[in-house]
Amino acid sequence: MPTINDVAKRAGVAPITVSRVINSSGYFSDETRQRVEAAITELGYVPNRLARGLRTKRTNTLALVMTDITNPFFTTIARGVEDTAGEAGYTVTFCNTDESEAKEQKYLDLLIQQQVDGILLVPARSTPSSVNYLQKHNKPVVVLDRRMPGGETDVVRCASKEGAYHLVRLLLDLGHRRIALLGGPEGVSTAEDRLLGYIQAMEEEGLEDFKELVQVGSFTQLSGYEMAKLAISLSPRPTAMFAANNFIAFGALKALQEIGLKVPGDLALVAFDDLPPSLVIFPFLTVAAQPAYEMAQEATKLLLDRLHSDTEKECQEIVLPTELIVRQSSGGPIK
Amino acid sequence: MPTINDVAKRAGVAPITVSRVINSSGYFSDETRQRVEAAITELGYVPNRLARGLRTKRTNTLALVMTDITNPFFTTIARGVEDTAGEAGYTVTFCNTDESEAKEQKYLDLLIQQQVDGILLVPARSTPSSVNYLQKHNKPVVVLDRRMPGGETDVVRCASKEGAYHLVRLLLDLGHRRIALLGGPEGVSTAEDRLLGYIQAMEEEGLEDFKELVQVGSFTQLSGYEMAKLAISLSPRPTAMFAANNFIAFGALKALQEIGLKVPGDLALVAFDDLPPSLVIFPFLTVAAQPAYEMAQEATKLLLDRLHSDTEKECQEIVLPTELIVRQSSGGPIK
DNA sequence: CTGTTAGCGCCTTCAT
DNA sequence: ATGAAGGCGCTAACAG
Repeated sequence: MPTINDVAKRAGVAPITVSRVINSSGYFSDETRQRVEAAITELGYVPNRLARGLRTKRTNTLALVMTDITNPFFTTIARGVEDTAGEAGYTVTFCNTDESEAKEQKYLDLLIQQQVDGILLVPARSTPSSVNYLQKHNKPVVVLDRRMPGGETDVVRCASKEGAYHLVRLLLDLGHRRIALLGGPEGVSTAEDRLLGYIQAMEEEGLEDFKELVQVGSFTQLSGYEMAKLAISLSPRPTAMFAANNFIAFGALKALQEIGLKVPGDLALVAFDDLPPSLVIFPFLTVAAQPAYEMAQEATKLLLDRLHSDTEKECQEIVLPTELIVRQSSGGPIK
Repeated sequence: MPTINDVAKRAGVAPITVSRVINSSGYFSDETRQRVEAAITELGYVPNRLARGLRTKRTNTLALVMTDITNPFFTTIARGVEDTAGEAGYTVTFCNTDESEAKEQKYLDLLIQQQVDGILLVPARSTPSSVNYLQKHNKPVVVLDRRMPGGETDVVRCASKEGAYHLVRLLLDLGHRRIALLGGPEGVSTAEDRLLGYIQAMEEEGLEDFKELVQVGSFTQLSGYEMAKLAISLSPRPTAMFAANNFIAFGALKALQEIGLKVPGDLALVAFDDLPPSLVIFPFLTVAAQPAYEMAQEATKLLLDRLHSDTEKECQEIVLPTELIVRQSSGGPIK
């Protein structure tokens, strides 16, 4: 493969001149530009970004470390990051951690080795350790989707507590009192916030006995399935369920179908996260929808800002609202 | 950030010795290994892969160039590629072309610049130009999901024609004669193969007058919506539709719902591509399901094989079968 | 406007 | 078992 030197020789100039033409930096006459460009196309020259990055300490690469790109929420996030980064001339490396801290650590190391310019991180656990690790290595980070204790970093996330509150409030207003929470894992801020929103709504209504109605699981269909089965076995049976994310909701629906309980006839169901319209045949679930694409845009812009501004700015926390979308699964007033 | 030289000084050895320890290459005593490892952790040293890649000409990076990661089919592909590549110590860069040849070309150039070791390509158009371009730059390629004329490259894809044939055969066996094809774009092999499967089944049945029933669109929900509306306006109205992919099917369903036609009561519908179980609440569509994850695994393995074997092997074309999954949307026998 | 020199961090080659 | 020299391809810094 031809190098910048080959191009330089062919064009009868010094390598640095070729460099200037490629990068439109510094001065060069129109005539040299033409000679260089001719040489480039004749040789089929393609610049080597490794060498450039070694020299300039910049790679024009970002990374998105998330839990699972298979979840449409993160698929949309990924697309938003790629589009926004792409416009600015950056490529994106995607990593799935499956909520495992070990995998996350492994990927972060790899990304540092690869000299990515910055990282968008959906932390597996809401502890500052991974952010600290990145900052120790001078890697700009923006935390996405989840809160971070400490606040020494930029965060872009959704108002999970408020969204959860509105969903439960809706159920309460319909007359439900026994509302089960099919929750996410401990140590994950979105799961915790959705629990807090649930508690706030319940307590505001003067309900206290909801401890047995609250379940802790993981953000998977299987977990939703299992939690729903457990919730149904309580007596008196809950009249409504709040699923802490989309996968949990799907698992719960599967469990209810198996048992023969109709939604919303026998049981109301609301959930966090909407599906993109392109994936839904029958819009059915009442949800708190997160603006995933906008979150990704904001986070990427914030990260790019950090990369391009020389002055240190204050850390920001951008919290976007959720949208309550009422469909059939929440049903009508009961009793 | 510390370099290999800093580690070397601290450990009292030469840089090359540190290199040997890091890469477990060549000889070194157990004692030096310990001293080097100590120095590495004390300094928090992380090797620079740009420098390594510049020297070794290998980056341990692959790229997956596809049309749109938002499509669950490609999401699954992406996950399969990442998992398989990850096991072998490779990271993956993802690129969305949105079926645009210009975007594809832009990304391929970028990937060559970034010195990725190999590329998994879902070509926007089934012409050999992009593959030729990559081969000119000595970049190993495996074409994924779509055929390639010429056959100078490895291909991993599904038996689209056969899958389409079986779907249409199913409709014919149920008594349908007016079967509309809501097809994908010209120049894309999967779309063409599904058309061929349709034609084969129709002609085998002795049907000839299906020209007006065949539509050419794109693999999007909007296109499916539009094609369905057109198909319905034909007279006599088709009694069944075959959607060439999942998005087209969803668009068609939306159109039918708007018009007030019930599936399968008023009209049968079958489609290519299943959704992963985690995304489906009510399994409803009769489909030809593609083994996306396995396709990704096979393609990635093939690419890694090419990278690691010194001898040139024959090009392979791996064609995986689709699975016919009969659900409600295809309905029962008619007339 | 163009060129020279040097070095980014690492590993290949060859020597000891 | 370890090290010295050199260079991968590019650009920063300085010179002219």
